[in-house]
Amino acid sequence: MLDDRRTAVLQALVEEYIATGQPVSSNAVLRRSGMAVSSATIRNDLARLESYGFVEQPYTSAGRVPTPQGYRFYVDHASPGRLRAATRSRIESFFNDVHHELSRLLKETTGLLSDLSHYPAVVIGPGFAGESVRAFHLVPLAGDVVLAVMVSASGRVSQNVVSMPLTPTDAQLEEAETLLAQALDNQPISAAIDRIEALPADLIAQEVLSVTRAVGKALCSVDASTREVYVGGTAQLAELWQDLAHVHTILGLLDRDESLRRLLDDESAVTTVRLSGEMDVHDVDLAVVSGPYDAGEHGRGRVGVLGPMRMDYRRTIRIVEEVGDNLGDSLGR
Amino acid sequence: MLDDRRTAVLQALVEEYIATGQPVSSNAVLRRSGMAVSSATIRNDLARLESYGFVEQPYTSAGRVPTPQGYRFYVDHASPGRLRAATRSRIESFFNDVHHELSRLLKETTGLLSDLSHYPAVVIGPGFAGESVRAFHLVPLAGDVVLAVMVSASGRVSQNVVSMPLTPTDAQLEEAETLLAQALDNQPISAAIDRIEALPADLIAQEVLSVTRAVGKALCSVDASTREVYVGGTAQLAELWQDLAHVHTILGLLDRDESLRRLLDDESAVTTVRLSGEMDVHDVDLAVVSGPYDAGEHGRGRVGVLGPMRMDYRRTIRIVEEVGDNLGDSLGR
DNA sequence: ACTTATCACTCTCGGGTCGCGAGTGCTAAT
DNA sequence: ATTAGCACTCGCGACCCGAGAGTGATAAGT
Repeated sequence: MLDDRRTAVLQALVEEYIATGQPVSSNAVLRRSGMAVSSATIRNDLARLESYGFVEQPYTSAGRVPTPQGYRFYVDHASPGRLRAATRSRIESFFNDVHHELSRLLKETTGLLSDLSHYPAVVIGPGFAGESVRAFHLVPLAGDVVLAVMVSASGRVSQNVVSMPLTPTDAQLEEAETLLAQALDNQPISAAIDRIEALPADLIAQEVLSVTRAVGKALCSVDASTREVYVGGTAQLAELWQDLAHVHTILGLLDRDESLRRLLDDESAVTTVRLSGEMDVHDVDLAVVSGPYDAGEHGRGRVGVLGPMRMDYRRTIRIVEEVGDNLGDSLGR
Repeated sequence: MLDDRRTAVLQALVEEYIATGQPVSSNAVLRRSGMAVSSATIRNDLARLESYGFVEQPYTSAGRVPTPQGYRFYVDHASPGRLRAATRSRIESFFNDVHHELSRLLKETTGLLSDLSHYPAVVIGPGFAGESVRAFHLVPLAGDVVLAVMVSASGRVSQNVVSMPLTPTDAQLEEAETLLAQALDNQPISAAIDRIEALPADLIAQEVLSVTRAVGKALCSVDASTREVYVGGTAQLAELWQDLAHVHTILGLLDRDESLRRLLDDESAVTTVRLSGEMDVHDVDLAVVSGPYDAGEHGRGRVGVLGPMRMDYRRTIRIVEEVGDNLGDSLGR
């Protein structure tokens, strides 16, 4: 599609624009790329890139600005950046030092990530499915509503509100608790669900059985519901998007968990870059760099940062990867 | 300090400014207050109010704008607003419908509050001290770090990371867990702490005792650490403060839990209004309306909203009170 | 066919000017 | 103490204009 020089021109243009935020002139491309051609040649190339839809002029006779397609081409061809040693060691010492319960660790990870990247950061908690259960309790809340609390071997806590088909007595609830605790004991939840289904129906009182089964069913969704979303570093927003309308839109996205999930939650097992249109987000100039983390048997989650398309992708991608890897390791042992 | 008419003039001026955001002219005051005097009289009063520091002119020969002192006088003298029936029933049905675990309920309460008030909302979780403990577990994390998990009678979960003075064996940890579970069983935490101190030192192995005591000490701070802070409705920011620098500052405050606590956490048992300077916040035009909620034995917390000083106080105060009361009731049974 | 030097042309940006009008403070009368 | 009348002030928006950066086109060179 593009020969080497035009690729280099596009690359230089994107990087110059990322650095300055100003429309990029042919001379600026020349300066940055250090190519041994004249500015007129660059101008010809730029006209070509424009006809392909990679760049555009904000107005006649101005410099060029990358289009979303231009950014897409750039990120697909950019080589990964390098981390400064200081950054790397900051990440490592963070995960060596911090000992907190999961929710606080994830919240603080957003702080680290946004500190390093200078972009707002999002972390999605790992699922619960693979964890083995260390303790289980049923707590009555209202009449037919109980809370199921599980503590995993790694100390994570899952709380689930379950609606009962009937209003159980305290005794029935205790019996169900005992049954469930046995079924769950030192088992991954996924395995325990089968065990609950297989309980001998003839040896157990009808009411107790239905309570137990109701809780068992609810546990199927425990994975999704424990995938909490954490956001940090939103103060960066005002500097990144100089426009109030944009800040407003982005804050609207950050406000609701489900839209955050939509931004981050592709299934990809590698670090990805997604641009506004690709996420069904319109009217705002948005890029999301996100990567998975793998906490082994404790599940997987995702970390990411949001920024304008004019974003330092090479550096950001490395930071997201490094933080994700370290977070996974820190959780995974 | 002020006679009746001047008080009325100030009140009309503040309300007009809250409604329009424009400097208020003497005629505008007249129109809003419906007083039977001429605009010249109002002008004289305004000059007097200005000499007292309640209002100021953005520039010579412009209308008047309230100063922080002016707002202070206004909120101290404003009669509380009325809630529309729709608003009240929205609050009530919210707390009747929602059944979630605590953290999600609090998070969703910020959504409700900011929806109704049109301001960003903050909720501080209730403490844990008064709760009685239903279940207790110690989970080893790293060598000398363990996680203490408590489930309260009302189904709340507290997780605390505790550093040990030594690296306990599994057996020692189990023994400590048993001791602590006994001490805590169906007791409020505050009472249990004394019991732990009073354990018979001669009947228990030295290591187990020191582990137990370390956990006991950590439980003292359980109350503070479970007072999570939740924020919602930040999208409103962009509309309320039309200035990017202000939005940036406010986001900086919302980003960090401790600054949020500082904004909300006065000890007052009634709804209060605090203005920027009174909270050691400078360079930004900020007002915080916050009120307590009382969940009975399950502790107390605080709900509030942030806005510019140009804020609909009468309406907002009522909403904060109503949401706080309903939240307290919903948790308190 | 591609590259380069040159140059006329275009369009934004920032600064300066200016008139309008809202709103005040002052004064004198009631 | 209140009011009518009036001269004065000052921000705001509209308008204009020149400078300068950067382009596209053209024509010559490789």
